[in-house]
Amino acid sequence: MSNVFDILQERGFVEQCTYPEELRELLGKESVTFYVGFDATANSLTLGHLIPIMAMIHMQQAGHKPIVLLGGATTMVGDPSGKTDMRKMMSKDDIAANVESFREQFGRFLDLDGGGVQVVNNLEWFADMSFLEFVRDIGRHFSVNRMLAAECYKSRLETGLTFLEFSYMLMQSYDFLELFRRYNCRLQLGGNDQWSNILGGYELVRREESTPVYALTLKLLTTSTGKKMGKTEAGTVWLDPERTSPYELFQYLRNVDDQDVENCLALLTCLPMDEVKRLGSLEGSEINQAKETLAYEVTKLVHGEEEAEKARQAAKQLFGGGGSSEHMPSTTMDGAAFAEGMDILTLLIETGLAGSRSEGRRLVQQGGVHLGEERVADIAQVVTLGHFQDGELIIRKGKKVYHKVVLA
RNA sequence: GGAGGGGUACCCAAGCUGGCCAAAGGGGGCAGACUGUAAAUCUGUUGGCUGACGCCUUCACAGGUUCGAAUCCUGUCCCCUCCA
Repeated sequence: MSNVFDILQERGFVEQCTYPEELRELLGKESVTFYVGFDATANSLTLGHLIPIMAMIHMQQAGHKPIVLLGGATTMVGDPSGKTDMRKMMSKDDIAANVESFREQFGRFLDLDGGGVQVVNNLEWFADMSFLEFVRDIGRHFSVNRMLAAECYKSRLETGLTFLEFSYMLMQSYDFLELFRRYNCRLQLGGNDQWSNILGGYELVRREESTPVYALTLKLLTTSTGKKMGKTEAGTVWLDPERTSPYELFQYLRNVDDQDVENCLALLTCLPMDEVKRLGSLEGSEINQAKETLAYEVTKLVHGEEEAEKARQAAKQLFGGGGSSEHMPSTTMDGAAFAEGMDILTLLIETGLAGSRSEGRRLVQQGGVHLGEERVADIAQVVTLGHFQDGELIIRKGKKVYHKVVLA
């Protein structure tokens, strides 16, 4: 059986690592408890979170023990790493609610009950900790000089950094120590933007406990050109189906750049590497197969096989050739509204395809709106019941945005 | 607390010797062409209402001066830099 370290490396997860040979050896010979921390800054995980989650899955399959650390306490402070502005302070209630949402979502990927996965909230140890105790025991190990030199604070030193946020690193470092003491946690994984924070914990544990522990950072979800992935015009790509529908998730992945397909397949799916490489090396329009596989696999992982299948069917019908689809965003409207005809601009607004009449007018004038297969040529176009087929009408904006109007 | 600089549309950023400013330029977005539901490129567009002329609301906030203000004056709030 191959070493997980090699697996992670082969799939492109590994960005930075302390003592890689030593860690590899350790992972090869015993079951290691490790953790990944997640701050509950929103009520849903995002596509980007899938990378550490996949890493945990690979680790777990290799017999290691994951701890999911939910940052009930750290979220109250806010990680300044790599941020240009201070985060808005979040209320305790919001954070607590987010932590619960996270917990539930993790349940979909990791077997929380039977699988030996621990889910811990760092509020457990921070809630009642005294400031004095913390600065004396933990704070004394940290050199402000060194912290300020860390890359992650660079931009903040220009725009301003509060003490609140500056403390974040110490808190995250302490998490590692606490998890080491409680669960003999020996390794922390995290996104590469967490390198400084993770090293903080790594050094703290080594110093306080004189035991070697390890730090390993994972690739962030970026395009080959270095841009962050998982963001669209509409915002973040969420794993919560209420926020990003399975179809939208599918489409997002279906549309990744050619250059990024292989990387995404390796990181976000469990397909064997030779298959990943085969798909990634397809040329020309062939590579669409790879994209479809990527979209399907990830949607399946996140929302289940049934939803993935539906999303795939929906995409097929829409892009494969006309046809209506039941899995399309839709608006239900009263047939009476069309009895005398509704002008196209009003309809665009009602369906949310345009934000204002001006925007709708622009879309039509630029030839971006279709009713069924017909391009709308005139902004005075009136939509009547005659446009509907079987009580449905498909409106298309641009090339990829479909919306169905259903008569009530 | 003292001195100075600044707040302009989604973001960055001009304008700030008053009218030619719905406000340059860039980025981003949207649409079109080309394509493979890709990238790159090119074109158009990007406050609201209007078929259009045009009208209305916007340049931190509240007032004021003017025929007329993003541009001048007063007050308020917020941010930054230097000094303490």
